[in-house]
Amino acid sequence: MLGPLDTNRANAHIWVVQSKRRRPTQTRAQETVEAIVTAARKLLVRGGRASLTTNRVAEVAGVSIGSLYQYFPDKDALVTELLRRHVEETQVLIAERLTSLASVEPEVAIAQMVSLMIAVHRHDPALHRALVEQMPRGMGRLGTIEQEVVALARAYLAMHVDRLRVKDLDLAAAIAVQTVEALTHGAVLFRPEVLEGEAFEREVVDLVTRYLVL
Amino acid sequence: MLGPLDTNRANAHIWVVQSKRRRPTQTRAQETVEAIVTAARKLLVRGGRASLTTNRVAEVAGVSIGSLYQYFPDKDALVTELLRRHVEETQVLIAERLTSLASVEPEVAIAQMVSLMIAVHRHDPALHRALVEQMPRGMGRLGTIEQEVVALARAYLAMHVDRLRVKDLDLAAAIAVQTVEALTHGAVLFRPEVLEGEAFEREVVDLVTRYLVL
Amino acid sequence: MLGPLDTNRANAHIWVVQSKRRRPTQTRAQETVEAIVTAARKLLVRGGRASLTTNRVAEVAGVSIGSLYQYFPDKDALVTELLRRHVEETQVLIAERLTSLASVEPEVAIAQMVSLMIAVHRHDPALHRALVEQMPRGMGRLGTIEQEVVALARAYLAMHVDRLRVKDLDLAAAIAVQTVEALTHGAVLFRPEVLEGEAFEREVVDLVTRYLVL
Amino acid sequence: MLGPLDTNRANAHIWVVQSKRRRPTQTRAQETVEAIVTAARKLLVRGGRASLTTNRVAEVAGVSIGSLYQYFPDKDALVTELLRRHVEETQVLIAERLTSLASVEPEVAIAQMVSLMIAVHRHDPALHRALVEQMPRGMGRLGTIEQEVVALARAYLAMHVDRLRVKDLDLAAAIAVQTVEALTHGAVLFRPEVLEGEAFEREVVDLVTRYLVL
DNA sequence: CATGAATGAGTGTTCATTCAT
DNA sequence: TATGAATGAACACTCATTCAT
Repeated sequence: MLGPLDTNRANAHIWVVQSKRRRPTQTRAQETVEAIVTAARKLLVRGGRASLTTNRVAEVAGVSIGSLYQYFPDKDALVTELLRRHVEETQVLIAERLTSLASVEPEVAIAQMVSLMIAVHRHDPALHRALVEQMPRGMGRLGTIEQEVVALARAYLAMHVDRLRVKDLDLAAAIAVQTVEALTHGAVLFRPEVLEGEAFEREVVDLVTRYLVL
Repeated sequence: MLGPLDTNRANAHIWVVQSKRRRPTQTRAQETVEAIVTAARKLLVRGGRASLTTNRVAEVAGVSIGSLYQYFPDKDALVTELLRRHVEETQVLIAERLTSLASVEPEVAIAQMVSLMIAVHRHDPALHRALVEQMPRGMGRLGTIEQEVVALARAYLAMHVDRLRVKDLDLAAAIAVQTVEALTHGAVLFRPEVLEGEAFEREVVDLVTRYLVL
Repeated sequence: MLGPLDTNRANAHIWVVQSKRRRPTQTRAQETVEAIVTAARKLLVRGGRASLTTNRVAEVAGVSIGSLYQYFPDKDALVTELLRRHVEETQVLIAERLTSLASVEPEVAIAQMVSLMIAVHRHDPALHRALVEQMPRGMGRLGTIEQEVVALARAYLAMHVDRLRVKDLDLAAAIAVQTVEALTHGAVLFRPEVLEGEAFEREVVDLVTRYLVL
Repeated sequence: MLGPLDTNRANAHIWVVQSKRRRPTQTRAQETVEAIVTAARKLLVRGGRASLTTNRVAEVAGVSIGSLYQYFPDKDALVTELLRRHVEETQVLIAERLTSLASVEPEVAIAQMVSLMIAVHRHDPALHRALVEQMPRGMGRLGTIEQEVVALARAYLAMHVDRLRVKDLDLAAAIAVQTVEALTHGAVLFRPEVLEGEAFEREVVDLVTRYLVL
């Protein structure tokens, strides 16, 4: 669960690493794809949805428009790939941090979840912001990550009911996760300086702990 | 504070009331503007950003495209007016509910604020959603409302420090308001059914109260 | 039957004639539409389907591409209009020639039909050719004219069975009309000089008469 | 006359027969060309002109686009080859049927010509239709077949003038052939069911016989 | 020779905006 | 002032063709 998806790209990367010469053309193509994705990311972050035009992406990538359409059937596929990668990277981040949380005490678990959420939002926040604010359809897909985290949280809560004051675990898990998500999201986007100190994180942990724990 | 801004429209309204006959042209112009704004709102809500084209707005408003540009220098001005009105209406809503909260106990004040936030999000949620999801630049302006509410909350907290467990009032106010906002926003947009029962509201009140109050 | 269709354009033309000043804007628009249609016709005739691009049509018409799309929802609509006008003009031609053929003897009727068919094909043969050869979908619509003529022929034959040697009137009518059509079509397109003399026409009349009449 | 043209392909065939091993490269090349032509034919028949793109042809042929351009300098050459083969096959068909018609009576000769024409049109009608309707420039080349048949017919007529009522043999031959061609063509394309019975064929024979023969 | 990645002129179409009437 | 015809830069996308590997 939450592990990185086994996608073509991931495999392709392995190929490249494994044998640089066995698929020389693939390498060339791979470079082109990377250039396109990178250019798209840059344009989306810098100029928002409006400046993300296929011709512009190709131009910035130093590639012909034809090449872009060789690898992405349409503009939407390009945005989807941007999204897919961001989600994948985020999931990797989560997976790395989520080892054996089950046996830990609620106070510690909550602290770790908050810390994780902050880490998640600190990963490429510019792209995250652009994706959330500029590509409304992207929110849906990003939402799946949140849903997964809610599921994890719910499972954890179920294992520690005796330490909790909340009764409706579904509702509590949803509220807790969304609260942490929203506060972190807002802090990263609009008040990044607040993340420097430890006050913010402590307050959020405090907020959630008081809500959940007896 | 939080009162409706002194806008053209507001003034225009006064004109209409003051002298129905003395400014017939103004009245006609006013009707035209109303028709345009109404058409724009309808199109944005129904078809999203994509269907909000100036020509279409003029057509639905039963007005020529030239007339639209008579009153709005460009498309952005039209969207801005939509936004301005939504913010204004929200502010009116808040102002109506916020009479004499100062002397009330924290538990009650918090309950009222949560209730207010829900009411705010329930006001024209379709337009709210369209504005938030489709017009990304609008989020900034909608954010001003939240800032005002944070200021109000901070002022209230300052008057009841002896009942509170939080020390950093700025941070606490920001966290409390944003939490309520995010939870309500999410509930209205994605899980409107959860607002029917009283469980959700109770939980949110509980969450905030435990965080703020001794 | 076979009369010109009552289309908007036809009416618009009347408007223009009736009152040049009552619809000045309409006149301007009408001129634009005419320029577009004329340019499209010219391009199709001269360069075939390949040179009939919307941008080129607009350019040749001395009009912006936007204007073209103001009056034709897409390229297909423009081609359809070309076709519609050609069919309409052809139908007018037929209607003018087809007065009281019923009471005439078969030999004379056949001669007149052949003569008519030649006249029909001589009307704008360049456009006819371009439409038939370059716009395959157009053949279907042009085919309706032939079907109408077959129906007329069949009705005529039914009124003169006693003078005929053919038994299956449906088949005979179809064969007679298609034969005349094909011979005329071929002559006009590939051997226009053969139409100068009267030999060709006489032979065709002879061919059909011998087939149909006792 | 009417024999298959001496084309590369025809010669290539001979090579293959002559020395299977001496020109292995040529054989490979031949297979590639066949694959390309076959793919092109399939695509043209199934999807019309629109789906006949060089890249698609190469893909369906299981060959790289570069290989396609190795054997065909441009797309037009490929279409021309399709056309050439179709014409060649048709000519073979005609040549096979046309042995010793000279000494036969007009009534029989006409019947055989009509039968031949139907057979010709029944040969790969899907490709024939696609070529005629979708590749307008092909009509000219297909026309050469008709011209050859006209020449044959004219030669036959010259040998039987005493049995004929027509005087201008050039005109009569052209008219007869074109009539049969058009009627058969129309029947095959638009009313294939009419070819099932014998009525159609009998009528056409009747039509032409009455026109030509005393 | 074969491959297939790369090219880019060109296509149909949209829409914010202008301006003559 | 109101109208709506006209504008044209810009967009997403296609496909015949080239050329380094």
